[in-house]
Amino acid sequence: MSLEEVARRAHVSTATVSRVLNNLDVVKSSTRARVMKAVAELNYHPNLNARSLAGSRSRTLGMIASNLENPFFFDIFQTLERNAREQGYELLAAHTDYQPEQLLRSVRTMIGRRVGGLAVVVSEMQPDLIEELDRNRIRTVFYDVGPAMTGMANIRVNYRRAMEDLVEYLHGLGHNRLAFIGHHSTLAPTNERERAFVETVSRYPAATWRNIADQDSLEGGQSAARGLLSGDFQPTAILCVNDFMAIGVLRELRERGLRVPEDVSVTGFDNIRLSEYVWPPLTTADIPRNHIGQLAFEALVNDGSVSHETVIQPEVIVRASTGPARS
Amino acid sequence: MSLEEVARRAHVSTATVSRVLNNLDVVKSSTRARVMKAVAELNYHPNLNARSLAGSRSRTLGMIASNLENPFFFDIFQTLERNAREQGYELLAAHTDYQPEQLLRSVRTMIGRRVGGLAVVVSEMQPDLIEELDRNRIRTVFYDVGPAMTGMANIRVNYRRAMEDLVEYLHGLGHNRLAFIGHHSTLAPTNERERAFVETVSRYPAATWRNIADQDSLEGGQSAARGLLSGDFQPTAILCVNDFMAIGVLRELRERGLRVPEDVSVTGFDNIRLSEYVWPPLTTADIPRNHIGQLAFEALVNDGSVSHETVIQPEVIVRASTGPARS
DNA sequence: TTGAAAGCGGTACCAG
DNA sequence: CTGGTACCGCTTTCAA
Repeated sequence: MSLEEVARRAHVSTATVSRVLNNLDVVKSSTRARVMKAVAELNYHPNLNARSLAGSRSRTLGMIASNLENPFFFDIFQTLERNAREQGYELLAAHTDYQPEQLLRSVRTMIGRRVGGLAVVVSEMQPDLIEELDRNRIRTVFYDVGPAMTGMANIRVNYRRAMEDLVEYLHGLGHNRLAFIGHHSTLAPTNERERAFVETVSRYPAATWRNIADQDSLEGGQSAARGLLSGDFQPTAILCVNDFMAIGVLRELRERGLRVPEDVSVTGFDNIRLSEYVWPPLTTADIPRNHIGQLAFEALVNDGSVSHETVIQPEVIVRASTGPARS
Repeated sequence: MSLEEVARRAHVSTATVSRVLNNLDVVKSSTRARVMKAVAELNYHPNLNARSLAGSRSRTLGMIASNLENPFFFDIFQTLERNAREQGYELLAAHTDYQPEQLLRSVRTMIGRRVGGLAVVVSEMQPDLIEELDRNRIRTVFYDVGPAMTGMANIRVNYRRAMEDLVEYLHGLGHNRLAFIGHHSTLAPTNERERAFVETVSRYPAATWRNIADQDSLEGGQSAARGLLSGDFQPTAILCVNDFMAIGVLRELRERGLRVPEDVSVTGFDNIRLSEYVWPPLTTADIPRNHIGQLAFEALVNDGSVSHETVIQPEVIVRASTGPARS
């Protein structure tokens, strides 16, 4: 069933039906009513594919995330989705599992769908993909991995600062054997946390450290902790790249009979809701996902002036998973 | 950039380019090569909207879930998505937050996109929506809430049986003051768990019970537990409609200084991965999400013969969150 | 094996 | 304010 059937039933042209459906207020209210009636009676719903094929500006946005299973990404997705819905947009979501090849597919799908805007929240971006997005005139906002130069919008987080704070805080508590657990990903942002960790630790002559990486998942956190603790280096504090993995770390420590924080302190990153629900609740650095989702949305729909670079400052939150080092 | 440009560059018609792109093996291999070359050089990507508008069978599937934040739903989404991708389909996901009005929107979006198949994993289905899906010839598979009669596929879970097992197990442990924590949702499946709980408890003359509901979230679980425990009824065991909410319950108990399972036993449902990572790990009933995702996919793509009703039997898993009642 | 052309269901411009 | 109509980019007969 199509526009044409509705038009026939309402004794108007398809053009008029289209106008009514798009709220172009040029239509006489009596004909508008007639059309509405026909639409209702036929239970008509426009073909979205035809619409975006014919139309100019697209009413759908896209979001690509590395790992929607991690609540950090999911929270961003949710606020973006809510914003989109409230403003009459659809949101297409895709996740890449940190696989470059999946990223490629996702980007192409988004281009193929001619999304009106795309939020890229991944940690494995490749320059040629950015170029491809650019060539196809897709308005894009990047989280973390955006190129510094393009006219595309960028949202960044000052990981370095928060990570320094965390390390200093732990060092102040007497910790001198520190470990960092990261996850596999090709690029910058998580590495920035790792680099900040290494550099900060290196400032303390007495401090020693290790690092290790695994998948971004509960299992990955546990497995990394297992690998770490089965070696000769026994850390008194473990800093994790995010809360999600930290939860896996907590489990491994528990299963080894190590108490948190009496034997080992643990920190996460992101401040996902779960971080308050596990035991002990995690010391972490808050990254405001809602704010990020909001910013992303605005960058995509608020016309034109999109070439900001916004920087967000995470805030350290101390909870029960950290404490003084064993003497 | 369009088919036509590719056609021009390869000195063939758009029809031929289309054939090549769709792997119709009628094309002479030399021309095929020429076309491929042009495609590569132009870095051409088909317009998916045009494709689904023109084409017959759609290469995209849809999934509507109540709450993708709950890992239970997310896991189904993931296996469905993986299956889809591997077979060359796209997956459009939507979530309804248990809001009937959002469900309506989601269904319409899916119809509007003319998805080739739709998995509906919600607990708030309305008959008229089913009819609308039917009228629009959308091949659909329901989880839990499908109508018994239609030609549409159905995947069901025998909640009753597992809930009975859980109650009997706890009763055997000496628990006589039981509570059930559910979540708000209009319809059948979660109520089935609740009903099974009530009926089973009622068989034991000595047993008393309460029930309460809140949102399906960590906070909702905590808030329900708070409401429950601030009353006069002090349960020795709390059965939750799912693991996600149970995690919230654990937190509330902890904050009240109640030990699990020494003071209160807690059970979940679903066996999400998180249930093994929290402390104490949850006694729960396993629902095989992968299997469900798999079944859903098959129901949607495996031609025609889709009118099965598959029933899944959950399996109780005992972990540390349950123990003997205090004497 | 290939090309020409008729749609698919809308949108938007141009007349009236 | 409304209708006619030329596309949007691709698929799919029908002929050649």
